[in-house]
Amino acid sequence: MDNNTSACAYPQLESEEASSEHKSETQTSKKRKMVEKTVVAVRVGEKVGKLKNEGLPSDFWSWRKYGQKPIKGSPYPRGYYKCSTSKGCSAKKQVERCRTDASMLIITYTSTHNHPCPTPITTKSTTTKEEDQEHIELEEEEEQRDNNNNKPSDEVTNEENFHYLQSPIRCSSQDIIIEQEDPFKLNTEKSHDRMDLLLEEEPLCFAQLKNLSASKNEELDFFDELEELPMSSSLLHFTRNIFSDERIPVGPS
DNA sequence: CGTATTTGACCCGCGC
DNA sequence: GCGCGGGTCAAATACG
Repeated sequence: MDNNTSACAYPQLESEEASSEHKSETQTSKKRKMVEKTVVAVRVGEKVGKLKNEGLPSDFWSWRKYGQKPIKGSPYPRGYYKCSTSKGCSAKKQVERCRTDASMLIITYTSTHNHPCPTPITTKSTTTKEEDQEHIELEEEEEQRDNNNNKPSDEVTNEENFHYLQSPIRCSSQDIIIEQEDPFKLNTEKSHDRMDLLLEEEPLCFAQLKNLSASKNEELDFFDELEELPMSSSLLHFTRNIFSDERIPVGPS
């Protein structure tokens, strides 16, 4: 249970107006809504506070912190990060700790990267077969996702390709209620192998999470509210990064 | 010396 | 209209 690390992600598309494109104001103003948000809950067991970024799973993007604010109702501050991988990239993320569970990080991704992921895939010969396979699969999925993104929503029926990481996370503008414990507790309590699988096989992980959460009406409800949720490629990258990161042994203490 | 982080101030949206 | 809370900026500071 120590290095149990779980991540759930779901895209959250906030768009009140259909066309907010023409809004090209200077930075901050009025764009508080209508931004693509991807909220991710990451459990970081013992790693909390041991790694930089408070145990935040380091994705392949590099982030530069530009602010931190105490959040009402939460004993933990929220950090604001910008993507520093590319100069013109507008991708941002907010990192805060779950107020009810300090080992849980709530990461909110805003905007998308406008540049390719700087994944340090250098020598394929050194990657294992599985990893290689994963890359291929993920790339394929990304392409599909990309296609879906480009398509005007109707074709989203092949949801199988969308490995939603659903979890009963409630996230309202002011209040974030994390109930993620349950599914994962179930997971770990029922069988340890499962978590092992989770940490070793991404596709399985996604699928299982999907299965797990599919049994709950809550998040179905939740996603229903959100309607169709096009998964951004950045989210895919993220989830992939999360899991690949988490698979790195924390070190046998 | 260059870069990243910290931190207080400022701005803006939203609810009352 | 006012106050509150969240998000960003930018100067100061720390670090490599």
